[in-house]
Amino acid sequence: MAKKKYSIKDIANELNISITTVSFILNGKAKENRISEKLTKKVLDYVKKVGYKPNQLAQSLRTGKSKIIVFMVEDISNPFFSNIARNIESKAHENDYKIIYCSTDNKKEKAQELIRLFKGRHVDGYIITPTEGMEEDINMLLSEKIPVVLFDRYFPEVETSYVGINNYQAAKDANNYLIGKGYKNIGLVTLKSAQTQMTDRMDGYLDALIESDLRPVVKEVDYDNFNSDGIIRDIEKFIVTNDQLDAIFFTTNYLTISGLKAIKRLKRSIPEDLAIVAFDDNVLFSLFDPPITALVQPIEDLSKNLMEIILPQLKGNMDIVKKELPATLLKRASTN
Amino acid sequence: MAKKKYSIKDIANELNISITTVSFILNGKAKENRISEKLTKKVLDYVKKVGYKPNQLAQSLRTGKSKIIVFMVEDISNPFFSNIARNIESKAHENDYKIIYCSTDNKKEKAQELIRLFKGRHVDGYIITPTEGMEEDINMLLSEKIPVVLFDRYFPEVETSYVGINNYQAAKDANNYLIGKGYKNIGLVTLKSAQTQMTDRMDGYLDALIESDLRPVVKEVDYDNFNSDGIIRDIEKFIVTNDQLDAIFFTTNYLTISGLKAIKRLKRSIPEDLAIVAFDDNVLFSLFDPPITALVQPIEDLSKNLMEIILPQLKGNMDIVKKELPATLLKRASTN
DNA sequence: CTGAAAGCGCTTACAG
DNA sequence: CTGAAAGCGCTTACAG
Repeated sequence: MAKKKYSIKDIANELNISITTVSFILNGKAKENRISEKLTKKVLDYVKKVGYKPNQLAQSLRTGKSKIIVFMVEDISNPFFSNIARNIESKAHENDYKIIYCSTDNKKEKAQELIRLFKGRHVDGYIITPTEGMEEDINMLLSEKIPVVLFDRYFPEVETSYVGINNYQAAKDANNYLIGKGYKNIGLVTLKSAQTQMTDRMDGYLDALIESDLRPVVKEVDYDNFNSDGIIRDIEKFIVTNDQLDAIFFTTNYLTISGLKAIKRLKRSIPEDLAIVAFDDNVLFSLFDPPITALVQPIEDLSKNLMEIILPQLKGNMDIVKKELPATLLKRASTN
Repeated sequence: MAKKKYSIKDIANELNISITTVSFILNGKAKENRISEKLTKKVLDYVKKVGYKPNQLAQSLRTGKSKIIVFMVEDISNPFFSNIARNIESKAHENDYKIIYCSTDNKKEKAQELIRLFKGRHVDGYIITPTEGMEEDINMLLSEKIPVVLFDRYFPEVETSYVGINNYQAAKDANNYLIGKGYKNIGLVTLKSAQTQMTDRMDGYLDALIESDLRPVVKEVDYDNFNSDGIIRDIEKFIVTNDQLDAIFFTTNYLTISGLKAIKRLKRSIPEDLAIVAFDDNVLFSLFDPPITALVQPIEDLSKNLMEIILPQLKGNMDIVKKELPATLLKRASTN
């Protein structure tokens, strides 16, 4: 027994009233249109009984609003992003918005296609971790007065709302901590990327070392062979060719994991041969032998700010707000 | 300079032709409606020049199709699910479908709300890891001839397409492996759940032990205090009260992680005091000291089957297909 | 080759 | 208190 699909017209017909009346009642405008309580109740009861749900597509087409916010991240399988997703989702629900998330894989083309997809569906707002080269797309959204908040990274030349951490300071603090511990030859393993979160982390590292008269030793890994074995071999080679290294600062979680594999293959021990600091924590880092020192981003606080910035924009207040939050260094045994 | 929003009507007006003609050309139906190549080119060029994109909302409302498949998982931050997501996404793109994913947190109410959300938006198909108690919702979709493929778990009473692994066999194999290694007191740490993937894993464990005349020792953990410390303490208590245990089989990845924390707190060593087998691998398990033996699900193959089953359904062939694939035991040092 | 028109399912200004 | 009607932006059967 397939359920019949009801439309507002069917409801109106069955009840011998007009579509308008049904619509007003459904949208809670019965009072202001002075529709009798009796009729209101009758309609509501009937709607419930037949299980009628308004067609959102038609509603959106008519009103231009969808009550949907897109959360476009680099990679939803990265725990950092999926944890943020979870947090903003609950906050969105409280405000009657839904969150749809999607991954760009840091590919410009994919991000652009997704924006096209969602624009055609009249999504109300965007929280985006942009890929390189998306400046125009962001500008396009902004010029159409669509709320956009950039997350994790930003474009210095584009005037947008933004939430992220102070990557420069976090990286500098972590390296100063290593320096304070007496490490003298600190290497950097980072991604070859012009994105702000990466360049800021690199700059923080560089300044910390330079201010202490230490010599930076940098390995930039290609984003391309990310899941391949190549990256591990790259890091192995880096370690072997720079035998003086006594510590390594990894600028992303995945690089840390690859680095740990490389170190294991080389049979170096942590922290005796090599101290380790990771950017972003991992549930398992605390269980490692030794536990891994990591820079932790304030997930709760980032999520909170994201929603506090996008909600007013959704209501039409297009003020631009930028927030940079501090990260915390979780000191564990991989650094002494 | 905000871009003007073009509609098909604007295009028709500017070019002094009818909406129909524009629509035919845009939908690649110029030929069959014998529209001149010259006009076709003119329209296409103009459309490109002004950057016109059809409103998908209106298209979907009119055609009843959205070219969107929803992938509703228990928790997208679980690497198993996010890896599947990534795989089916690329396969969907090849077939001109988009994937939208969302998490139910294994809460029936959330899953139902999401289905309502997507139904109102005329999503074309659903891949769902159902929560308990969703039988009716699944039946409702099926009765409306909407393609649904269940994933990872299923409802024995509901006749639906399904893709998953043979959880019973996988669990049995893993425990027989432990038994073969000489372990005599194998404990089970699992989730208190009536879902098939969980009961099957438990049954596989039980049968393996019973067939070898060993005594099962089971700990069922509440799903509720999942992220809390409680679960770790539960497992600690389980280990302490069952001091004879020489091995533990964990039925999910998260339970394994909590278990590892518990074991670390108790200062037991793996595998000397306690051998460990995990359900689902983790990038870091191979780096552990010792590396953790894990049951691995065939991500690629699962994804492939998922798409191969849903695509024909999307084209109207509603045949029901069920697929159970084998898992692989990655033998590592946590079990000798 | 091409156009006028109906209709998808809603919302809302306007009229009574 | 309530209804007829326009319109959101499309697609497509029908007519010429």
